[in-house]
Amino acid sequence: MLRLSRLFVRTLRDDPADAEVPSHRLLVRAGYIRRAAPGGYTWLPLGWRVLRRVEEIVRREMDAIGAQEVHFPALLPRDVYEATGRWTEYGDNLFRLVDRKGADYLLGPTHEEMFTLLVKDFYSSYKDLPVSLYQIQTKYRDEARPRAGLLRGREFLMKDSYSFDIDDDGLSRSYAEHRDAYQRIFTALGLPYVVVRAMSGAMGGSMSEEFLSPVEAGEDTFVRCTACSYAANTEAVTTAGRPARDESSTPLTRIDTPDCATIDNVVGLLNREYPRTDRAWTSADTLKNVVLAVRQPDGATETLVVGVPGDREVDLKRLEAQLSPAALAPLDEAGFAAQTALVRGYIGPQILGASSATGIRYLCDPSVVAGSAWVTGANEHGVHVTGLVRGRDFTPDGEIEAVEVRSGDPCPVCGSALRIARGIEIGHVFQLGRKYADTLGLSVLDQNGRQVTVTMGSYGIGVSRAVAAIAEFAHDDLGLKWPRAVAPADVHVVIAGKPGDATTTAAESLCSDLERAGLEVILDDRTGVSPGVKFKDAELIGVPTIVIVGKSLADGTIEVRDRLTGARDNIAVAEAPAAVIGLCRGG
RNA sequence: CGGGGAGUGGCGCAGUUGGCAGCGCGCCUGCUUUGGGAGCAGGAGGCCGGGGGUUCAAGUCCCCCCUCCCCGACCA
Repeated sequence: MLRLSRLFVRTLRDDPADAEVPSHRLLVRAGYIRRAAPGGYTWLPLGWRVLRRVEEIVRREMDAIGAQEVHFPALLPRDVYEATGRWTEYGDNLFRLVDRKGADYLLGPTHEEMFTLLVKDFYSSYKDLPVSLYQIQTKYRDEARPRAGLLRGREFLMKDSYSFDIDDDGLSRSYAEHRDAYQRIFTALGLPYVVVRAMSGAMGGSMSEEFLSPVEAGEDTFVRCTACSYAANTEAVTTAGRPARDESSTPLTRIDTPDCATIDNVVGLLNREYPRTDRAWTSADTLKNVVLAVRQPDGATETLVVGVPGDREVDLKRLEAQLSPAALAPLDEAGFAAQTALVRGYIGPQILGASSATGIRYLCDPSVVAGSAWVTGANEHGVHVTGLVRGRDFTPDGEIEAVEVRSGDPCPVCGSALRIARGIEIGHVFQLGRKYADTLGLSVLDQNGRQVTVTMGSYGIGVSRAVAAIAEFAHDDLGLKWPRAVAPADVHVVIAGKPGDATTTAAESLCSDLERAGLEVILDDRTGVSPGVKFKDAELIGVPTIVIVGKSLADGTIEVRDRLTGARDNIAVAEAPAAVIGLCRGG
């Protein structure tokens, strides 16, 4: 039993000034965590209980799919990460340190290398596979900007698992098992989530999905269909196919547009001097051509122009995800100086294309559909063209998803409107493939005695982050409202009488009964603290069932409150233990 | 790394033209109180983020640095 008179906790009346998001504010205020370092938090008794309960649920479901728990050191030698190039590739986010002999170490940000090498050490036959291993470990990342308390720290608790299979089918099965287990875990945690398609990015591999919890404080943006189940990371979202148009009857016309280097200026001038009869010109009629510098990992660079409708912004992250592993940046001054054919503000695709005289590759967004006519630059100062038709007057080298996705864009699956939402990544399942196995030489002999490279999956859950994510949902103005599965206790009993009166003995007796039944109990046995304070603290701490032994005891009842629904009920003292046990077990 | 805000007791904050470092909450003692963050009285608790400078005198003015929060960049 946790007696509040002795429990190591201090609740705060005011929000801490450095906390902004609800989970951070309330977890500090209710005495669950306390900041100890930039991006590092001390888990106090209440918080530690919640964390362990989350951890247990994760462990239970991992064990249920046959994954086996191991535990690596957090402190790792450099050479292992050197082998995969991550000692340098991980960059500034890697915590590096040096021991007394001058040897380099790192604090593990994730443990692909260690798991791969461990399996390599033990296994050499296809008969040993498949196998899945996991650990629940403290991970370290030297985040440029830790923020939002537990949601993004530099030290955090993570469950990471890895599957090892002989072939792609096996990997698909292991992936599906993890994916299913993750759904069970987040459901058990009472944590709303959305599974979104993610880009596998530079890591190679194919299938990758993120489990996002749709909270405002989240740092990931994703889209979700308002009608069907489609959801995707904004980087991975694809747009619905659009029908081609036939606007080839539109004449191609040169118009003088002095000092019209911006789309707004061009549209304004068109409406003044070349008004349409059917409607006004808008920025959506213009073709915006954005010049980018593409740098391949080997250092090779290329100038690339991407065309999008003028009412849209280019989403560089989305583009970069598709061009990965190349890096993207807007072309700088020096770049423009070197590309004399490009007239800033007046760029048009007429002179572009890999096979054109300029040799500059030109891609356009799929929304620039075949046969559509556009207003765009004439590649001369002060001149634009209208009626530039794709397929007649220019032909791109290809299409690429380039525009910033907006709420209302059509879903690629069903065509209904997409909606943009914010979320926090609480899990990630990922078909890693053979990247690490190749590099680190993890292969086994197959049935025919041939060496086969093992294929891997990697699967992560942010355990400490999940605690914060739950708190993001499970709270109201008064405080936390933990789901039963993770609450620091089952019942919070408040003695709301005068010290030494009958309420104390009645409460103590009730608590013993509850404990004997296996419930975890918090008892507010503080003396000299007024009932109002105790009620506030109980609501702040957020245990799902609050029992008040106070003035109603005179009528032979105690009060049972449901912190989640706010329901209140008076129950006869004699029936109280059974009733409370029923609530806690049934809830 | 860029932009903005802020560092004063455990928490939240005030501190004027430079002149004895304050308030509320919390904490300790005593008395009163006991169903919605009680009252009275008396206490404890400070490297005013750090370093340098100006000055008779610096929380306050000047310079440098550090840290925290927010936005962006970055981010399994």
